[in-house]
Amino acid sequence: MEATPLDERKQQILKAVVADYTVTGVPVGSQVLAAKYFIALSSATIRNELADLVGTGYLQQPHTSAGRVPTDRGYRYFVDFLMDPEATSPTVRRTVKQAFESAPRSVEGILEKAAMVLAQITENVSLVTAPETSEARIKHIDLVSLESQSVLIILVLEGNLIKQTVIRLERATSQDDLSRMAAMLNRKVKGQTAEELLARLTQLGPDRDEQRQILERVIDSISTHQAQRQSVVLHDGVRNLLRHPEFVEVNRLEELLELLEQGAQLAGILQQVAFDKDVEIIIGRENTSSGLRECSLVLTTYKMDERVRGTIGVIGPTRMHYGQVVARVRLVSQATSELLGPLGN
Amino acid sequence: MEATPLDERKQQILKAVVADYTVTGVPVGSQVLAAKYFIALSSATIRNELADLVGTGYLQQPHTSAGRVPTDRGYRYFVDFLMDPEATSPTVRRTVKQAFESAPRSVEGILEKAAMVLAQITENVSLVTAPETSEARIKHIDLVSLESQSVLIILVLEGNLIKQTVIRLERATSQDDLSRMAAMLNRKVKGQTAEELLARLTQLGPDRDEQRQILERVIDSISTHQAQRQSVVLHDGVRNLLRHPEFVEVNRLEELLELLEQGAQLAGILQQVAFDKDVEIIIGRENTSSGLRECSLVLTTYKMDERVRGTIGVIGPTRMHYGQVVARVRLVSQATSELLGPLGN
DNA sequence: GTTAGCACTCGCGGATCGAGACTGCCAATC
DNA sequence: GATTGGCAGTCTCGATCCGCGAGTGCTAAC
Repeated sequence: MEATPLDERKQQILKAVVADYTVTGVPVGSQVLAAKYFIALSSATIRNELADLVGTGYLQQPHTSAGRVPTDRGYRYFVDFLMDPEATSPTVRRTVKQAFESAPRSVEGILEKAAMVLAQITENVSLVTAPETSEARIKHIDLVSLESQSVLIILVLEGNLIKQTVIRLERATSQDDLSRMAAMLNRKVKGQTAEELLARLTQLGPDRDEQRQILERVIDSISTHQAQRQSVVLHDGVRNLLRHPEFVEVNRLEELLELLEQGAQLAGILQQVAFDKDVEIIIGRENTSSGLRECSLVLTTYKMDERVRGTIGVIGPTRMHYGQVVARVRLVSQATSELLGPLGN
Repeated sequence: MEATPLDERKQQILKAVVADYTVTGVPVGSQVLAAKYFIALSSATIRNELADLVGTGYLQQPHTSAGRVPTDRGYRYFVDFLMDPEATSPTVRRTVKQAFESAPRSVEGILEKAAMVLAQITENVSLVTAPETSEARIKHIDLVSLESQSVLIILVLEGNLIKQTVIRLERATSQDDLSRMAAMLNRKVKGQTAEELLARLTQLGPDRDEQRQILERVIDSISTHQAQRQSVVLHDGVRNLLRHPEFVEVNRLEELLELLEQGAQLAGILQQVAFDKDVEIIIGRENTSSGLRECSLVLTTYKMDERVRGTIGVIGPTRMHYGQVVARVRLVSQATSELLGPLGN
């Protein structure tokens, strides 16, 4: 089980096992490998190599007289060193393009479409987090008087992301006063991020009590909404999972659905995706969640202008076509970023 | 198969079959019925009655030597005439109350919680449509200048329902001008419904071109958003379905998931729920969708103040505990309406 | 190091079979 | 005429068994 460097031929055999298994879903035997991938070698030779790969933990056999199946470690080696970069077909590109054409020009709308089309082209469950907004600039602020002392704060952020909070003031304030206050706030607040605002909060004298109260709430709203929103994960394509034979037993599916429907744990995982890396792959037991023992995640980030960002990717059985999925996740991520870009200002 | 009035004893037997079957999930035999529900009768007598009920189409047998199972017609008769009104337990009431306590004070937030708790207490999939807004009064309107000639219209309706649209004006307009226009619009528009607005649109002279253009878009936004929104159906609790034995074969589940994920067809069904009826039940093949042949829907409406309304309910296997589900759907609907009420003004 | 040959293992699918659960029918009974 | 006990018949379900085929590991020869 130690870190054994694999010689060239072992690599090729591992690669062939992964390739064949991801397509057929059936454990791969030495004869099949010899016939389909290594005509120059005999099945006996391959058997020896396979035995070695089992010994070093890259492959396993479901039972004594069955073919070989990649272990998590085998998949890991595959995606790190052996996976061929795969081009996305024109058909897929067209599908993505068409999907986005019908998307509304709002962040939510675009992200929903992204989740939809990603699920469709990868035949897995797609995951999309809402964009992080702690560094988003404020575009507009509005105050609406509700009954009694309640005020509705409407906040427009970059990307036309709208946030709303209801607050209670200490004394009743007319809509006219609120409008005046909103106009004033707009002048001060426009183009700032929540952090900048927080820093400048002290500069308002104590004479501006109400403004200050409202501003505090606005900042609150951005950051708590932040925490809340991040735990909201869009997903789509659960029906795709049913087609995979690994989910015929329903309890696996149930665990996964539970994760999806509650979302918090998943959000935690997605949040940890590094922004600098290209595409991150988490395989099987590398996941901390027990519900994901048999699943892999392929994740990357999207951005809208240089600041606001989120995570996008798919979740599926460990036996997935990694090369293709990686390419398609990347494609959708790029398309999403491009579409979100123009909304940024 | 004709409309046969059932005598008292047949009714009781049908009722017992439904009751037992919904609990056990196993076809009910004459001996079980005699032992558990009709100690005064022999199993032979019950066999005769059962044979009659099969003949008239209220029951069926999966195979020759099995017990009996209600048909759709049997369930229909049960829910129409035999079902006992069921009180919801204090535990359930508490669950509902607690769930709503943590809900944010927005329409979306409350509806999401409603979907969540309804799925939880009925152990089925819950369905909630967004409220109909064509008759909602406008509370506030705001215009935000985006790049070039684009303007973001923000509309606050009753219940703090926020709608947004981006429009393009014919010439660039400064934020100051937009703010002035918004202030003017607010005075004119406040408290009106989209329809009233449409009627008054002509009263604006042709000199107010931009205002008119914007107002048209506002009305558009309300009504198209309407059509769009109605096709959006919140749902929750898919994981619950996996526990029901009727979904061990995955293709049924797949059909259902497809319906849920696309939503349009489902929205059509939900929209037809009558506002005057209490709770509407649609059983098995009474559904037009083939994907729902084996499912029942228990639906009712919720309202927020007297105008804005939507549909709420559950979908589950035909073999469900109708009495309990009806009571719980009603409970959540009432709780939702109560919570939405105060947001109405 | 590679390969052919071979004995061995093991899972899978199909066939078989008996137990058990119900039924429908008939004749006796109330 | 409704009800009931008895009984033969039907059908499903689960367990068991068996043979096929796929695939392996080992050994000896190249």
